Amino acid sequence: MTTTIKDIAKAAGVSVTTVSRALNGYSDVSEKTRKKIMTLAKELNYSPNTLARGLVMNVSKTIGLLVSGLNRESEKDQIIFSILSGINSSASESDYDLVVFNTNSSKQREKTYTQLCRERRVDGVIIQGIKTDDPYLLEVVESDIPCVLIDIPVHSDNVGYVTTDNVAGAKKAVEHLIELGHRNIAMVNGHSKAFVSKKRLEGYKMALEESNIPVKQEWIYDGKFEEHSASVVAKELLMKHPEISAIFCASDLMALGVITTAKELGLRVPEDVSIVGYDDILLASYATPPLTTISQNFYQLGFQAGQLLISMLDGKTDPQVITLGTKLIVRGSTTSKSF
Amino acid sequence: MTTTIKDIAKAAGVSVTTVSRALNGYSDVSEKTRKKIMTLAKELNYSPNTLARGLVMNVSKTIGLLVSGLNRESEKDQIIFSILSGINSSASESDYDLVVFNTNSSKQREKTYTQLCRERRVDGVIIQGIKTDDPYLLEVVESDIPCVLIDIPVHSDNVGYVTTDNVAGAKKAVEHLIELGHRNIAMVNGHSKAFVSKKRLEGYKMALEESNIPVKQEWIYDGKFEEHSASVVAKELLMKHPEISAIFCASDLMALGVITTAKELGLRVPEDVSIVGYDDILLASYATPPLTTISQNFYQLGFQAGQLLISMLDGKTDPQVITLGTKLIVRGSTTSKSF
DNA sequence: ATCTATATCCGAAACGTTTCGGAAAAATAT
DNA sequence: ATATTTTTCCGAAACGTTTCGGATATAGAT
Repeated sequence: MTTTIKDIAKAAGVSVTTVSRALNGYSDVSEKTRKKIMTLAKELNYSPNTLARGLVMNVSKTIGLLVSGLNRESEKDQIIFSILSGINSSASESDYDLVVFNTNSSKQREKTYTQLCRERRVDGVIIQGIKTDDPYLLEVVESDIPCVLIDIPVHSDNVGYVTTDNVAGAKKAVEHLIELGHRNIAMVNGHSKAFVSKKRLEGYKMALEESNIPVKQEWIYDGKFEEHSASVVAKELLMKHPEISAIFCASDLMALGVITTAKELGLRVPEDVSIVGYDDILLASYATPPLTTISQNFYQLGFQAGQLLISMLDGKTDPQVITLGTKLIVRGSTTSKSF
Repeated sequence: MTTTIKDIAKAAGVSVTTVSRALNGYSDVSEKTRKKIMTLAKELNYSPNTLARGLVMNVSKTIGLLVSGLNRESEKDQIIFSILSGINSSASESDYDLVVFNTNSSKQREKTYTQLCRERRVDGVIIQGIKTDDPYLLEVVESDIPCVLIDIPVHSDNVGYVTTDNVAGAKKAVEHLIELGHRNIAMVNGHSKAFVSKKRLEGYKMALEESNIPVKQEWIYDGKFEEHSASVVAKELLMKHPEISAIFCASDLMALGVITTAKELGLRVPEDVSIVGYDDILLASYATPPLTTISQNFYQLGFQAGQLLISMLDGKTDPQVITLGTKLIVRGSTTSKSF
């Protein structure tokens, strides 16, 4: 049997009100009875029922996690894991627990994200990895549930977001290639529904234009953020346009796929074609050649998201937008253009 | 305003009882009123309050996750992530949601695992990555909360576990080395508080003994499952005992550390010293040389744990012990002994 | 001694469900 | 027509908390 507040009340010879107030540190209970109640609670191995508490207080001290990609496919980049770790860290600093909803299953498709959140009465929700055209995204963002989005730019009364400066990051990557003497620089992007893809494309174009290099639409492909897809489009890219001497990829995973293809085509990386990735996943430094890439701190991304949401919930902050920086990591997959 | 069952009752002109029973598919409500209630529920955008439901039904449809290592340090092996994915998959097939408790923070130390579980009224809990001598482990296992442990061998009335055959796995690894002609085979183990370490040591010894190779205690070190620690002990090991021609490591991460050390000492891998790891983490195939290792399916480990717990909760199964197999993956870090 | 202020305590309602036992209404049998 | 069964509905209690408003007791002031 689990012991309740009533059991303590009976044992202590007081009312449940008094037990409740004693346990919660109110001042209108004498030191003597407080002591008695406290020790009794220990003895009886009492633990409060958060369901009951949540019911009456209308707060659950939980934050919901709407993450896509907590599945087999994304084992290769540890991105989601890092983000989760960050969120977890910030949650554990406060008293919040995390409940993860799964958005991938077909089962859940019947329920909108809003419903999931409301049923569990989460205090707020962090959303990651959901396409910008997801029909349910709009709904939850327009609801009154406090939201923090990761890499999705929506800012309103009760939703903020955290992201990295993707334009500047991509620009840095391409500028690096330009400085190495490259002018025929292609891009393997993610997909058009991703905010980060748009921004990275923007940075790519900006870097080229500032160096007076014309942007060629036919040198820009989408690789769906997948290693294999990138591999496929890279083949077409490299075969159709042998003048290309460098490729900027919107993710490391895709860069790995591109490298594979380049090798298959008999091209040496970086001597024949330089490749720069994006993310700086763990594999980047272990690849052959080690990948030059734009590093972003995913742990920090998650941590900041958690911090922001929690301070919103505590009423300390209004929804904000937080932008983190990136860093160019030069490794072995880029070199100066040979003539 | 969130709509409740009462609002629907009022709007439909029936009692809350009827609404509840209609929504839950009981047969004692006429088709006409059921229809009316259903459409009304849709219109009013009703979603049930699981807190209230949990309170009265005494089930929360959540399973707790007690995982250590959801933090920055373990980004390098994607092990925990894979396990989480597996658990998530199995949970999403049923109607369970996951709530993750954090065991690393100092804050939580005040609360025992049992308390965490009881407060949230989780229906069951999956425990992973906790040392066998953790004081709170015993408590939760002895409580009446249904448990499934990962790689911790406790089997009782309401706790089962899933693991891999570590003895056989380790044996396979060492036998592989023996077949390559090695006889001076050292081991870098994890730590003595880990069940898997004990078992892998057992397999190591068994393989040696079956080939009539004496076990030397001074060739067995603990590397704490950390890359750096393994690196350190390997240095001592290799310098003190230059006759060692092969090292079996209880984890890939440690194997990577050992390789680093070997290289630093001017030893070639695998020509001078063969190294086999354990786990087959993602990095294993990208390392130089690619790591020969024992592969275990962590996703499956998590998935089976979830399945087991859920079928326990549904009363379909008694607590069981599930043992998964392993596979030897031969790559480039092992070769036949040179004479 | 009475009056006022303060320190402690408590009863009861509320949160949103589910469920038991029974009542009312409708359908069927006699 | 009445009696019986079946269908459909409902009132009230229960789950374990928190909290409002007020009650009682104790202390201090006059």
